Amino acid sequence: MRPNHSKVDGVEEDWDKFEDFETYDHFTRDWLAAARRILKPEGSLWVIGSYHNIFRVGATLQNLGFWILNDIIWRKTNPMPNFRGTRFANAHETMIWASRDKDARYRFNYDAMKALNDDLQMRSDWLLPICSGGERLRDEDGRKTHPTQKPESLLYRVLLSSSRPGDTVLDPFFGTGTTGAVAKRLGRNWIGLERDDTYVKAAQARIDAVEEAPDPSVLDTPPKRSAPRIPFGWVVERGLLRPGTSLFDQRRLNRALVRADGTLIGSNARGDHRGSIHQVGAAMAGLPACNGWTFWHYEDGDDLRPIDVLRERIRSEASA
Amino acid sequence: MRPNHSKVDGVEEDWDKFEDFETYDHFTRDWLAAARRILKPEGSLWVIGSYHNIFRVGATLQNLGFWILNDIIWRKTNPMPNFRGTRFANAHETMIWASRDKDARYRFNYDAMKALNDDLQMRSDWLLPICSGGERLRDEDGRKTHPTQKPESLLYRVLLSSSRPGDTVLDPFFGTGTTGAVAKRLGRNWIGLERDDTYVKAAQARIDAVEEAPDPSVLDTPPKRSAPRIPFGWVVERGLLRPGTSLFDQRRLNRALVRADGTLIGSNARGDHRGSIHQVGAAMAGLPACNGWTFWHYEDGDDLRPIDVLRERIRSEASA
DNA sequence: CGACATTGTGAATCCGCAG
DNA sequence: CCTGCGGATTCACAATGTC
Repeated sequence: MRPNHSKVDGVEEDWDKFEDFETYDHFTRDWLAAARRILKPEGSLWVIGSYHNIFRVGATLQNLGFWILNDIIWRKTNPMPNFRGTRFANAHETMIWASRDKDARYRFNYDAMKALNDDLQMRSDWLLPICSGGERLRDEDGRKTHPTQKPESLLYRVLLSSSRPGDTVLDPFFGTGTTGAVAKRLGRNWIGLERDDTYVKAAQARIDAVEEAPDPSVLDTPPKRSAPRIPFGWVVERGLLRPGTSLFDQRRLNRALVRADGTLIGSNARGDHRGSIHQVGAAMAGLPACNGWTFWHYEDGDDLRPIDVLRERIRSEASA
Repeated sequence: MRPNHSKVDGVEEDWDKFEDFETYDHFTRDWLAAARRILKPEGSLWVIGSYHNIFRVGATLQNLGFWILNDIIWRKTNPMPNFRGTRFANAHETMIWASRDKDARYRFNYDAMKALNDDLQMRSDWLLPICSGGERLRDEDGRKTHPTQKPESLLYRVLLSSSRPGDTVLDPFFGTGTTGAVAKRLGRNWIGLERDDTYVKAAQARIDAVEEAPDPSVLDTPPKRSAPRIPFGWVVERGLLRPGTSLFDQRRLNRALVRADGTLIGSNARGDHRGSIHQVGAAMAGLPACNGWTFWHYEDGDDLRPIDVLRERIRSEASA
């Protein structure tokens, strides 16, 4: 009961009840093993829970060979308070993101996540409101269709981070189809499993009403590293730097000459250095490795500019 | 390696390594069972971990009969980034708070937690900086004494929430004694178990010095950013004002003492006054309301400084 | 001495293609 | 499946250095 003696409409469904830990662990192990069997190598698994169950789920995941990539905290802007003053307000839920195994090459749209976060790397804590208002599905009498409907914003971030348009997303506990609605919106294919007919009907109507993006290309947010690779030699070939030009590190401590084939010649106290732009930078700086594109600069008047801007000029043409 | 090719000084200690899940599960079960055997009925257990281990710990807790009360998310203001752009930045750790069993009448200082949070119920996600600066223990060569030293502010909130002065706190993985230092500061008794002699020596010296801790530098005023709410209790929790400190109005007509939960005790001709910083200021000034942040001042040598400068220090971190 | 710029660092299961 | 190697990758804060 709330302090004003109104009743809290909590979760009272049969699907949320289990005999004991052992029964729940068996159930969890079964569905996770089945999911793992069909998970594509580049796919990954997301599961959400609260402190009541998420620790058992996480341990079972690990026992099955899944490799945990992150645990993600959904911080609720508007959680239900603790009415009795007996604990901390339970203001979050925990998601686990895992790949099939340790060496799986899972998808992660790093740059899309960074862009979504004002060009700062996305963190493991996500602040999002619970599902309410017009988004919350209700029957004719105003009763909520599903007791734990998730906000679409949560699934948006999940799907955008770890899948690409045309991928297929499976949600084995589909409920009222939040996963399907967002998948359709983002141009992902989806499969939903649900045994409650009321939920299925609500999900179908809801997803039918979702409009797909008119231009599918806006949904594709590939990682930058799949952008066309621009070898340094192209910069010379295209005349953006001439053979014989001097390159410097940012503080003018190292200097090297550009050769016609895009290799460099540098010399300093450590000796002479010839080779690729990366090799010479690393050798002259005394480092095991070096990204020449960020290390070397060219003179523009009295200023030094990173050579990377030259690569971007070629890349913008290449992708056009 | 970081992008600039410097090396990350990660955790490489033997005590952090286990053969396999089974070995770790046995270890976990053993110490948790031992802790549960001696846990007082009104006591509770706190354990912290990351996604690598916390799910196994939580499941083991439940299997042993512990009753989980909350999982608490320590959100770091300044986590280490993900340098390779392969995952979400791992910006939090998870704590589990549990009583001995389902029906235990555990301690919970609900009002202290609420007071610490500016009269809003404390949530399950806590935003606190990692341990750095002067608080971080280092050897003569500047190397950190312990790879995973926790911030005192984190333990402050833990101990203040679920124990009382005179209670005894046991930390079976004492490290450099953050638990002991905060326990001493808060008038709790403590027992620390630690097998590494270097850690023990550092902890002993640290705790011996707790009372003589010099007043933290309060003079810098970092830039004002968009204004997240900073409850007054956080200033106490973070050690910027110690419990027992006297506060004054600008003309020293009123005086009040700071309590451990951020509430004040004041007394004047109108009588005794206890409550939040706002309530006590209003009562003592004979006003209907009062902004404690502008009303109260603290002594810095012979000068009085408004306590608001302390809030600004925390705000600059919280806006992250 | 203050303002501003540069450098260092923190619990991290942290690459991927070609040969 | 293994090896070699090109080249892509960081946020907040404290400490130190410079003007």
